[in-house]
Amino acid sequence: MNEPNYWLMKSEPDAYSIDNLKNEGVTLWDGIRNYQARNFMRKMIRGDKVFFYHSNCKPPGIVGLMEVIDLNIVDPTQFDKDSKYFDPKSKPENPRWDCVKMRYLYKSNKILSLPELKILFNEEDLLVVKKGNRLSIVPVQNHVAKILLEKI
DNA sequence: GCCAACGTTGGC
DNA sequence: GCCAACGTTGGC
Repeated sequence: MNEPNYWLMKSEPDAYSIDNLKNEGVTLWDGIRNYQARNFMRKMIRGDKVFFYHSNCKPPGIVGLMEVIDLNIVDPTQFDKDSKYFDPKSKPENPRWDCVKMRYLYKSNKILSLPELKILFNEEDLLVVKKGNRLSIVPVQNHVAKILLEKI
């Protein structure tokens, strides 16, 4: 049995929050339109643990934990003309974007805010503390994950 | 609202 | 392939 990998995924709570996930239990993490973020998703395996990060809110920070339960799903929003994630360059015979399915695990009682994260970690340890970091999905090193799990 | 840090696009 | 212009993210 392999140890799980750890990741961090951002979402604006106005668009999709930890409470939405808690209510639904399971969600498709679609709408990713950044190649680097997509490629990280492709490296995920079932059982990987993911820290849920609320971005563009006050305060930004880690609010809970979820788990990867399904992989390599073609992102349906790329073919949906009514979706803000519609991609006219993506063809059904050769889809450009895919996504993973997530399951709710845990919501923290208290947000682990970005200022707190900046005190705990440097940029190499946790990419999300890097100034101007725009990646919506980043890997989390094991020793970092261990500390985060104690804090949330 | 400002701006830093990128990613993307398109002319050449 | 270079690079300037433009767009987006997201903290502050």
